[in-house]
Amino acid sequence: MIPLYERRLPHRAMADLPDKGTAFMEWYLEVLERAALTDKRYGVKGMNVWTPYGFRARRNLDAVLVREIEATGSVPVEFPALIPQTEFQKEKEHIKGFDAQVYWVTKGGASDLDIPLVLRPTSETAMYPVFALWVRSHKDLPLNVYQIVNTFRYETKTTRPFLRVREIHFFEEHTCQSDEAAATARVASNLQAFRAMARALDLPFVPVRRPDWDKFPGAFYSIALDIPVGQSRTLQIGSIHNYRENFSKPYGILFETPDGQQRLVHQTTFGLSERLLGAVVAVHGDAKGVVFPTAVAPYQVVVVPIVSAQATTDPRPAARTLASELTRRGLRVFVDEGEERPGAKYYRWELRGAPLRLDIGAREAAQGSATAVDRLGTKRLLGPEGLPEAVVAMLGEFDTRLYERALAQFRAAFTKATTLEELKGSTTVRLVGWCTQETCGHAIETAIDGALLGTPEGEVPFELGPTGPCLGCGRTEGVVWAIAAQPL
RNA sequence: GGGACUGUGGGGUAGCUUGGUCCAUCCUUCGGGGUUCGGGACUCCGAGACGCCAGUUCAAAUCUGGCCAGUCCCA
Repeated sequence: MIPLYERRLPHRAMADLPDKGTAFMEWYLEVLERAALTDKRYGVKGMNVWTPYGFRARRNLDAVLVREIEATGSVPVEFPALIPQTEFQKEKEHIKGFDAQVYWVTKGGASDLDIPLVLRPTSETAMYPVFALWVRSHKDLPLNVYQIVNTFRYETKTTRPFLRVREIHFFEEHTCQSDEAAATARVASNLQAFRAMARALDLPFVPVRRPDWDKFPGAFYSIALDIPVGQSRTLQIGSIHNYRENFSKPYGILFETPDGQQRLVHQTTFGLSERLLGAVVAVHGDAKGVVFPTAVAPYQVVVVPIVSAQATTDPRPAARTLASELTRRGLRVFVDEGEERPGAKYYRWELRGAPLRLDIGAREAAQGSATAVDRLGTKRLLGPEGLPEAVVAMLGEFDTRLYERALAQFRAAFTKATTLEELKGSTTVRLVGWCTQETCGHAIETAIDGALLGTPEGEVPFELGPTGPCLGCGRTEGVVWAIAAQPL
């Protein structure tokens, strides 16, 4: 049986999508709607419904995050969604940064609460009072925990499905380390974990150390994970922060050292959200619709039996057999036995981003083979010998080519600029020389009408070469590469 | 926070200026029947809407007011 929600055709399925290159946001919104990844009709700004198809993609994404973070020794926890005002206000910078965008719970039934509760915008202030109880000894360290929960931020800007929402599907790791060296190492470890996550999604990215004026409220420093989208824009798809003792001091997270001293822990956090899913759509999608990497695809393989009244062989039993064989090998497979003609199914599964389609007509059914077509257009007759292995191999090739395509786009999105003039009306993300002074940073931001994202951190996917003079003041000493763009 | 605009079946729309020809147009979608099925099938039957509340009027999708929701621009 085919579940109802898998048969339902997207609306206006036959008109062309808006052009991704010139009308990126229109394209993006239209693709999400047609592929039925989200339902925006809920009626509360910034809060959308996860559809069965979108939810499956999200669950698969979460599985990647869980796999990679647990490989680094992090363990899952879950803290409450409500935070007492008294705890929320303990760290000054943090409260300043979030005060304007939190939801308050001020009533219980008909009576006012003595202490109002904050609906978590992030969980530092929920976790850290408890960390103070959990951490007593150096033997309790490091404490590496993560949770995947919904958080709430009263966004004032225009909300967009997956990219800017008020109810955020949030992955957050919080750690306590014994000293700054260990905290620095944890940041590096998070960055490594994210490299693995991004690679699983076939997404190239650049880690960027944010300038001081743009770091996370309460952080000592922040490393953002950025990708280019559209023409001159960027999207922050995650961040890693080192808090040093900024939170452990107000929350009293102390441990006893081997020689009997009480010391504050050094803390780090690592945050990701469904923006990653938005990034997958934004980066890989094309004129036909979504293209899912195999790691997150709700269905990695869609089998289309092509029935015909004339043919003597009914291909459906063969299609089902093949599907269950592939499922047994751990693949996510869907057999589309809907009433539509094959062409309609092809269009829809291309729109919805299935990496691989297997057509089984009378011909294939008779010989035990399958005609395979991947989402990037490679077509091949597989089997009958070693058919399941060939399917797995073709999915692997697909991911490789998807990554290569994304990497080529990524590199083309960055160009160097040597004067402030060049930044005006820029159609790409720009690499610029920067002396690290704030005034020059702001001059660059004004010129590009956007933000100075900061300096690339560690390994980056393009050649940087020697820096030129600072675009702000022209000095040549102490100049670093920085990225200037218009964040989405 | 300030300003502008928009609300018609599940989705997209026509009608609104100049109230009546509208038990509301077309496409898509949805339910049922039949013929089909290797790149968006055809046909027959059926279903489904004027954001909400007041007001003006013989008469309101259309005019007025309030509310709600959404979009865009500016801070």
